[in-house]
Amino acid sequence: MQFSITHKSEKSLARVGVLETPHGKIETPCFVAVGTKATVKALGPDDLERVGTQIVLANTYHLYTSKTHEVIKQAGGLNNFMRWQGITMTDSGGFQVFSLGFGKDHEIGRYSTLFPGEDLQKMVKAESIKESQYIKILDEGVVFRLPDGKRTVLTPEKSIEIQEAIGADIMFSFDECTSPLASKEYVKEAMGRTHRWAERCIKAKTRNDQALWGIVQGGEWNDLREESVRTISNLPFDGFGLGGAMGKTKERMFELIEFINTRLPDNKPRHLLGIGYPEDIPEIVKLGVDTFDCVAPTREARNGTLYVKGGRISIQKSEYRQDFLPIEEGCGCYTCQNFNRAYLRHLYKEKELLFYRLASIHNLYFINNLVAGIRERIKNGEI
RNA sequence: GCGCAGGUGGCAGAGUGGUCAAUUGCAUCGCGCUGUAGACGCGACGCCCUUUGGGCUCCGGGGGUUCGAAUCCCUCCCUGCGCA
Repeated sequence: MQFSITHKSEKSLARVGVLETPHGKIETPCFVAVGTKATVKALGPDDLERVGTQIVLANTYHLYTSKTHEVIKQAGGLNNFMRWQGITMTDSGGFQVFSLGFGKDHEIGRYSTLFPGEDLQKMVKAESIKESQYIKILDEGVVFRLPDGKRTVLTPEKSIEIQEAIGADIMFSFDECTSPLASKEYVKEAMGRTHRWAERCIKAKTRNDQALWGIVQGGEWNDLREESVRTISNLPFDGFGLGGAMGKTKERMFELIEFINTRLPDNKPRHLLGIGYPEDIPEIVKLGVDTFDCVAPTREARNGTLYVKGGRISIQKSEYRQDFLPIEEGCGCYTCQNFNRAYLRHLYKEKELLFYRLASIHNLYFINNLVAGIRERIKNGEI
């Protein structure tokens, strides 16, 4: 993997770069479509291409619990398996340490309910939970107790082994993603673990055609983030991920991203893990983020929320019942070129499968188009 | 015309003397989804009032029994099935 910066903004931390991997090169900043189980839900590779997607992120945990990583290895790697020609990444399973652990105990998403204002009851409840009832986090690794009763164990070594079997262009080191409700004391402890795991991931890596990016943790505390950046950037990673909880307001999240990015080495790519509402994208790019993934465009699409300039529409609303305009006039996506809101609303209400595809096509196109525009504006010195 | 079964909120369908403004599903409406346990979740859904609260109206129509009826009785209307 190679990364080179081709344009650097004088107005912000934004930059345009070229990321080159065995499966092609792309220009950054770039949105990464989430394809957890080796598919971007509802879409085929041809759809992804038409929508302008360049990178897809699959997930170690999900492909491991179904033992699909073995099949993928036999198939000659993720690209062959899912018939995708572009770049691929795999998340390490570190996020599931949160989403299937304290995320459930705390009854909270990584951000969701925090932005509108802190929920005191949840915070009080979270403080009383010292150990997750769903997973066991040890220095050695993590034991997941699945909803179906199966046990899954993930260690840094195991995560790398699985990620090498999957064979994506870019792997992430196994980390512990912490809850936004975790105490500083706990986050510090978890961060130390993530650092030790990072070293073990590097040692465990055997293939040299795959890149490995390290993940910065430390929650919402500057001193912890600083320490994490120092530790992770001193290890021989090919790039970095910004992970974990990023404070309880958006302003704080932006501050933290800036804090971290101004301290990471300039010449390596930075991936903001899991963030990507359309309204936030211009900001995170200005703060020096090169790649970022987010389930929102595809999940919201499936749930009937479609992106338009300046916001989003809920296609279920009765006002669209006889609305024969496209989702957004002037949109160049396949969906808007061919179908109108009335039809999409009909498909949604009837839970017709075509809806999920058409909606996902639109939202991904919207995001990719947005990011492409931002790249041009960085090149033109506007950002 | 006779026999049997039944008429409950937009629909389907529970309840069968008080804890019923009435289970549940669908529909409707609103809200939410940020490294995907998510083609999903939460809420509202008779009317009115600012509430975890209060008031009014309510289970085909009318009348009755009872302290109290969606629930029991009488009567009328309507629907389905069977027989003429």
